[in-house]
Amino acid sequence: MPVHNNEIADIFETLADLLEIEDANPYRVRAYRNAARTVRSHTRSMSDLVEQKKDLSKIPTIGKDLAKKIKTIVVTGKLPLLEKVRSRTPNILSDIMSVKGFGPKRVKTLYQKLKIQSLDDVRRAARSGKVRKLKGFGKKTEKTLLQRLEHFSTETARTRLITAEKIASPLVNYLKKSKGVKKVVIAGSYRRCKETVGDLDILVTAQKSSNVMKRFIKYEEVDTVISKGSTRSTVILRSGLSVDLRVVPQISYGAALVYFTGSKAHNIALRKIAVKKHLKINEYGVYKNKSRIAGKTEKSVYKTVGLPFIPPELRENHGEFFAAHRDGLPDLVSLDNIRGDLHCHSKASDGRDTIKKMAIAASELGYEYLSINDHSKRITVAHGLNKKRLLEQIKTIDKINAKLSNIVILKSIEVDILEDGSLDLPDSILKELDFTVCAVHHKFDLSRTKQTERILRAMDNPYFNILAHPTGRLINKREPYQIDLEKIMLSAAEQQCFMELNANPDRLDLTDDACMMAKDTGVKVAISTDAHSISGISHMRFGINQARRGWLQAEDIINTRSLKALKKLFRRS
DNA sequence: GCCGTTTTCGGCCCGACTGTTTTCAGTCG
Repeated sequence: MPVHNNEIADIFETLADLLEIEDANPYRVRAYRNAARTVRSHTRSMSDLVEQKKDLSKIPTIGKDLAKKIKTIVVTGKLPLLEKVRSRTPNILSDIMSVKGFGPKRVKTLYQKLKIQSLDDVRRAARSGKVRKLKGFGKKTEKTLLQRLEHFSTETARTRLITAEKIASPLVNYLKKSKGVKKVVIAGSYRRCKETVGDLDILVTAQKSSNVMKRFIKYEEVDTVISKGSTRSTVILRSGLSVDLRVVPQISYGAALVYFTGSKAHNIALRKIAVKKHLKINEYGVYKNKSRIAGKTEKSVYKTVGLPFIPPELRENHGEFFAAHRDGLPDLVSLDNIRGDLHCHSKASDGRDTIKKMAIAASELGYEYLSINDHSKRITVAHGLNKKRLLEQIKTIDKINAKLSNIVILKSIEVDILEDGSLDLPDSILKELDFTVCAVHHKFDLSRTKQTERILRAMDNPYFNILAHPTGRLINKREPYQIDLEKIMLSAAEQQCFMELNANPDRLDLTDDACMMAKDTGVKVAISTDAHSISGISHMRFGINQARRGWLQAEDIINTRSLKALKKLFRRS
């Protein structure tokens, strides 16, 4: 099995932790962390790039040395340097560093003075009062350490955007009622519309910060107050989600919003550009020498460094600065561009609502079309349709369509891709449909080669149109199955097939990076909700978020097209 | 360890809060 980008990133991150504990050059440490971030979020698999003999040092933050190290990891699965560092500084120290509040210096002291080798050792030392006696530590630090170790796990699941919305919305309303508050906005990865968020970053503008700070920590959902200052406070809510609140004066709103929206990598890059122009950017504004020259709006901040406004979804330092410089930022797709939904279920299989109810709900959203794609017969638990039942459904839809005036129901199916790459229903019935959505629902554990071949073979069927949820992943629940997505996309582009971006907040499959890959490979995307009830149809916005993060424009999305244009796209020649 | 319209050396984003010290190091975002 090829080495995954995440594994390479983990190696670099562990190495960075251990080197930091060893007091290595901080910029060298940073270089490993930057590389870890780059590799983790890179569209392409390093293994593939190595196999294709691509020059990895062309990738930003990856130089000659790191390119060589990536190659070593891909080929051998290991990095000799890490093995060497581990022999003098045990791996466990990297784990302790992921306890909040404990960085390289404290971990180093714990290791050197108390000879700790495991998390249990740390617990024992803290319980017996040995920690508080160390220089730089104290009673309070010891207590905090024990508390944090109690709830500690190295795998901290991130919160899905839809859950974060539900938690954030009442808190925002609560803060808006504080005296003297002008604006309350959620920044951070939430504003960048990442599929999951690690915490909530809320920015408030107010004349006096103390009122809103007081009110914030009194919020009934607050479980623990981590820190409380005059301009910044951090709490953990009972839901487990941590919230940072930052209060700035109105005049700093734009600069603070840029700062608090991130990403960190974007901010660093932006500030570097500013430094070159002899400017300084912080959360209060843009400064030339000592005088403040911008910062009230985000636009003004970008303008001082000669850039147009960059949409939050693009702020990942993934080429947005390069594009902005050349006036090449994409005109991102928006919800308004969507004319219909191409993947929905009805009561006939595992949906909860009737076809007619689904159609009416869609027309209320202003859609021109909605397709019904129930499961095919192999999915017995979902009461999947066989040929006979599908024929009946086609007739039913014809009847409903005859009565509906402002929306057209498209006849379709979510047909299973069987293990050998054949489809679960015969061509004789598939050809009666407007189009098909094809999906893998079983045998997730095939090898990468076999899984890829399975899908490629399915695509050879002339009635194959859209590959549904292409990797099968469920956020925080199920890893994607192993496939060569690029190969599949290249083939889809050539064969006039399409990739689904499943907008279900549990799936969001394609990922943002995969959307970029779709654009690069030239395959068009269908953003579909996979709604199993009328309420699911409103999840389209999550798909739009993801597509925007993937730099997609309306022209890259097939369900921004008119029905006539769409039907033409589905006729493979 | 990376990087370059100050290019092969000498820089590397910037500020807030906490706890332990007594002026600041460590950590975080």
